[in-house]
Amino acid sequence: MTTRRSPDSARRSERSRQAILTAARELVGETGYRKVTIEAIAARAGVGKQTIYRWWPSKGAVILDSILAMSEDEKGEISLPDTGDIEADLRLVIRATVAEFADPAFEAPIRALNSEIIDDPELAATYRERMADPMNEAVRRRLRTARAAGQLAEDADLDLMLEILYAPLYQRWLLRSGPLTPDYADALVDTALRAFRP
Amino acid sequence: MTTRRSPDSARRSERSRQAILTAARELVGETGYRKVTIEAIAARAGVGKQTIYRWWPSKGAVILDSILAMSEDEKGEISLPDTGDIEADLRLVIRATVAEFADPAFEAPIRALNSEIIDDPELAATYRERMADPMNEAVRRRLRTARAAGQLAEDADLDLMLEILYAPLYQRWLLRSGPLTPDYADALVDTALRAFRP
Amino acid sequence: MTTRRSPDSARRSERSRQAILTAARELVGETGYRKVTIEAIAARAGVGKQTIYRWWPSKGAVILDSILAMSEDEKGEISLPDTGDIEADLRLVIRATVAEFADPAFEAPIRALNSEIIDDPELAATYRERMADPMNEAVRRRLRTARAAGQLAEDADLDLMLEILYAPLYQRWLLRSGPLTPDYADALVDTALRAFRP
Amino acid sequence: MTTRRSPDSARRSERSRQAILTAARELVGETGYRKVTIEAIAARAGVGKQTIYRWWPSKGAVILDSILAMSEDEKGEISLPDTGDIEADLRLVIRATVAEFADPAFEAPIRALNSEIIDDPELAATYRERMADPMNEAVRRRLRTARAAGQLAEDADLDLMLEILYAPLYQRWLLRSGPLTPDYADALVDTALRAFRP
DNA sequence: ATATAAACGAGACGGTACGTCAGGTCTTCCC
DNA sequence: GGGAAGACCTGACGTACCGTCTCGTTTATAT
Repeated sequence: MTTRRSPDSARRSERSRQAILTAARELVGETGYRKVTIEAIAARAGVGKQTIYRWWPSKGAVILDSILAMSEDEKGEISLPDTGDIEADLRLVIRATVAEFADPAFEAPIRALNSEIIDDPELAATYRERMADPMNEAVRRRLRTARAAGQLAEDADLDLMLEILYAPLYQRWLLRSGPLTPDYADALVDTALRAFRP
Repeated sequence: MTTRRSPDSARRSERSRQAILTAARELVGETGYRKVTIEAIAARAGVGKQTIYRWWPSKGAVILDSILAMSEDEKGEISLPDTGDIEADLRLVIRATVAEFADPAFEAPIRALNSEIIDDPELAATYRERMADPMNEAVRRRLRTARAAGQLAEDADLDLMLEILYAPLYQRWLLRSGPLTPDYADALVDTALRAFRP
Repeated sequence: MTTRRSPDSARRSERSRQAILTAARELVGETGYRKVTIEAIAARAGVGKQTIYRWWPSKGAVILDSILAMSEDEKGEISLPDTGDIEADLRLVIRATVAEFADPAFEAPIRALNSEIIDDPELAATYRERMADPMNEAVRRRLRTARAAGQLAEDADLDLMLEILYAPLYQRWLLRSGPLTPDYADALVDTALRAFRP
Repeated sequence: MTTRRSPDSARRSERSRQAILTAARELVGETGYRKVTIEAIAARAGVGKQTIYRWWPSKGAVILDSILAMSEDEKGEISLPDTGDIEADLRLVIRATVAEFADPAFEAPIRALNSEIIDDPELAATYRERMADPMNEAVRRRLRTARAAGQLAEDADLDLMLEILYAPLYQRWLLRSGPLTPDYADALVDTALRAFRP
């Protein structure tokens, strides 16, 4: 395989594709999601509108792709540290998540994405498959190890535990209902562990 | 005080105000939030567009108001049952919340609201003040009683407990990442109580 | 009779009437006819819109009145000089008319008036009665004297002669199709006299 | 040269252009100039408003164009009859002009045009170039021939004579200050010839 | 190496909705 | 009880984008 990206068509211009995704990402960052228009993306990318409509079904899809393109560069297989100490490991990863959400550079695009996802179930599914699930799976693997090691209750529902760990974080960020601090991350980890300890 | 609602102006037509809020609510239910337009609201309400722009700064504000108007009719002071059994009481309220979220009649407007709130911090604040906070305060009161009765740990962080109870619910609903069932409600209550038990 | 002006109603506020006419005249001068609005007139005059609509049927009528109010202050009975030399007398009056049209202070309101008159026959009639006819009658009287004195042909059609004298002037001004100079005034007089000499 | 009309752009849709001009002409005839709106023109023409705004700067310009389009279809080179008898030839053309002005079909659009021209000097210039001047030039040519043939004074100012012939006509029509009859046409010709005879 | 067919940039098109503005009517409150 | 103030409904304004649809013009195989 020569290119990482499956070519939707042999003819497709990689040049244009990249220009569009870059333009989309930049515009979301600059003007906020709501104000981004297909016309602006096309203009910034130096591309005809038709070229966007040819390959993406909606504005949301373009923006989702532009964010995925960014985050997929880094990944490969995500995996958590496993020091044997589940508390320490979780604190690390939840603190990192908190920091990421607090980063203004992530703010605009991710907020854009969520805005789009809310009333587009199809987009929501794509998002889950390509962004949330891989991350969740990595954490789930670590939790499984911990459970096997007797650090969590034998019957612990790991999916629920995942939700307990991440949902409050997500809600605070989305609704701006409270600050996202390392202390808060730690409190979440403590609470989750208390709920699911053996 | 003769009217519940503070008149933004003595001149303001209550008739028009009601017609606008009703039209907004109906249209959100019928066509989905994204497709609702100011023009359609004005037309349905038999009102000039200017009358909307005169009193509301944005489409989101109209819709928020229309939903608040609906939910504020019912309230007065919200309060939870207090049977002395915190687990039973919480199950009741969380199950009710799950049911409410699952009700298609609530689906459209609340989803609309959240969509708008995501990138309008001001709207988000209004929403918190007038919808979320009163509800949260009611639950917080019940939790306080339970803590005083020794059913929860003395140092239990009740705000965090609130988040643990509601955020996973909210996330599942918003991202459609899982089913909302009575069992799920019970699982959340169990987990929260386990985490914060004495 | 205490006031010069017939009171449309005993109740009518002369104060408001004057303020409205003044505001109208000023606004026409400042912003040009097309951009004058009833709202602006009301605001400038410190008057409710209704007070204008109560007493005038249209914007054109207000403006016609405002111009008439100005020009009727000065008049009484208009009459031309009669030196016995019809050529000299006509040159004087036509030159004066040319000068008046060339005066930028008259430009805006009169242009406004004509603009309104073109497609409002009723307004046109009022204008003729109260502005054009008195002026025409004055000139016609002088021409009659000249004809009686044998300075014009016995069968001269004085109404036609009036048109020959004034229409070219009016047309040049309205369509801006040529300069309005004293020489032009003289040329018109010469031509008219040549056409109607005995 | 295959088409008479210079294409403002190769892209421009001649279909839309024609539809707009036709709709404009019809609407002016039906509802009067003042009440014609861009929206109505667009709707009648089956065209987006933007397509009008893209190619014309103002409502007046569209309507001027729509009238010009009509009158330019017929012309080519205008020329007057030359029977050798200047009086007969002028009577013919002035009578024709009178008849044209009296024709209700011309009434609405031409009145509309003049209404717009009064306070839009730019439009007035365009009007002169494309409608008035060609007509005037044709008459001026005929007058020149007559002067060369000794039927008019050697020093006759032909531009002035043109004004004497047409301005009274125009004024009567515009201000509705008198009837437009063949007799009136003849009287104008007689007067003009008397003023400029050798 | 050349033909051919797609994808491309450009941008006009018919539309929808925007947010603003003025018109003319109706209502409220003050003097 | 007239008049200022101004909210109301109406409807046009001119603009921004939508998504579709040609236009030539690359560009990249497939002869």
